[in-house]
Amino acid sequence: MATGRTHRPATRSRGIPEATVARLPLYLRALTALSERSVPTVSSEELAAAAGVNSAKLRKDFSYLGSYGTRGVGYDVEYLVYQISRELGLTQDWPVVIVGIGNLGAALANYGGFASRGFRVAALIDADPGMAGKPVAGIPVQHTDDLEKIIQDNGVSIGVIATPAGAAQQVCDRLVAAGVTSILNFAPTVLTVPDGVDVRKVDLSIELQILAFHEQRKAGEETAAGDGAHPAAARDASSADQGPDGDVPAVMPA
Amino acid sequence: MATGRTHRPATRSRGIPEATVARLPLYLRALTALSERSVPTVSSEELAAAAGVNSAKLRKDFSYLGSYGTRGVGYDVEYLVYQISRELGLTQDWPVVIVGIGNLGAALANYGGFASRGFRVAALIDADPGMAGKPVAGIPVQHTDDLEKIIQDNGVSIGVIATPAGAAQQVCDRLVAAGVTSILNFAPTVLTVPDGVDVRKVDLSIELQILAFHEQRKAGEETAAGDGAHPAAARDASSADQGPDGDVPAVMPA
DNA sequence: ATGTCTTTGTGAACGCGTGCACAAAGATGG
DNA sequence: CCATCTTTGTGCACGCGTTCACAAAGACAT
Repeated sequence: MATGRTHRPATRSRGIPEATVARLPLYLRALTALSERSVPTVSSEELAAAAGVNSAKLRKDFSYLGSYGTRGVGYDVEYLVYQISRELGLTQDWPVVIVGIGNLGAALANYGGFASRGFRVAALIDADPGMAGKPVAGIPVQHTDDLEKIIQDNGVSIGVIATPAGAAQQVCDRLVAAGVTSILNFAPTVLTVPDGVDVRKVDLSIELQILAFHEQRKAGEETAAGDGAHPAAARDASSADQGPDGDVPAVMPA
Repeated sequence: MATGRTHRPATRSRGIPEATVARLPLYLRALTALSERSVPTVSSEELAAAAGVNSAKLRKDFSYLGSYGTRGVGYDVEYLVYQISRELGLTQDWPVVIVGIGNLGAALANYGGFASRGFRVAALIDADPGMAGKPVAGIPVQHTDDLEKIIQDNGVSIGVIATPAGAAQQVCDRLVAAGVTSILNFAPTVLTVPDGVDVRKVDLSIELQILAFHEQRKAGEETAAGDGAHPAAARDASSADQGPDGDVPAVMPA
């Protein structure tokens, strides 16, 4: 593997930090917006502001991908879009199945964010026989009985679970047995999966509870006045200015 | 320019680590399930298994709340449910507004997880005049014009944004100006908010992209070892995969 | 070519989160 | 009451992620 003086440092060896991977989609989105505005290059400072992160962090993140910047100039937008897309595996098409076509599942099926980047809704699956054949977002819903066949026929490796909590683990087991190795779980349950299967969870209730914690803490800190009502935040919120989005100062949310 | 960041130790008073706060809802859910089964006590080992975390981590998490366990026995389920609920601020009722009643907003309005734990959907708000008055999940949709009045009349401090990306920042600004200090953002945009306002984001597209990254990595590792261990991974669509190191024939900055 | 200026890439320090391992504490049985 | 057993609570070490600060690298002007 001795390539002599390679242009590329060995940082590429193995393993981009997980925290970096989680931010790459954020950078990609900001870069795509710049690309659509035909911006040729961008500095780490500008891009970091657009993505809402620290510029040093952004540079370090990119350093794991390779040296794709030009000192004194910045990053080539188009080139970086391609590199990040490739790193994330978005240059190929990922067929996805959504299981559980209730309110949430239907909303996900209609969500435009899927098709926009490499993801394609291959099938919608629901346990209700009455749903079978009924089109949602232009795709006919299929019955759970055919889950394994659908997975295999379409080569699906990513599954989205939007079922009630009680059915989630069972659906998960069937998905995994059929060959799915990545699961995005919207059901409020802890899924147990074998090694080699990735699970990410999106839990609305948990997010709200975390917000409530901070909200309570904020309310508790202002105990100077024994208010009986809710403090309607009469703080110095001078942020109502909504100019045309030029260069906004980056405020880093905690 | 001196940085305006005065090193304020306000949040460091008696802070529970953020990572712990994020897990408390998980524990609470597991404990609630035990409570419904009338289980009187639970050990850290059992509860950790139910929540899908390490038992040492769970004990350390609880140690930030206080010594609520009994050595040799475990934790009293009911008592712990109450303590965590109180810590998270769930013993009070949090009115929540949902802005943007499209597919996702409607799904959120119908989501049972809100009402189940201290959260109450106080209002649904949409910019479409045609939606006004139309009931969704039993709640009539109100127009954006009345946003400020709705917030203040109901003492809302938590807002959920489910609008298209283009409208999110504007809605966010109005929410914050009206007194909202916690925002759950479903729009694929980076929100800029003043200090003191918490923002949590839920981004389906980002989650999928993170899964795709790991999926690609898993697929790439298979080529090294000729295993074929994956049952239904006969799919080999990515025949044109350049090596992870390949210089691609793309635009290269001069 | 040379100097200056801008911006990247990264070494190093620091803080946070995690998990081990064990002493302390209390229950339980004799 | 004492011994033993179970389980908590936590000190400690380690690794990851973040941030600072700066040298290196290249663009650009002269």
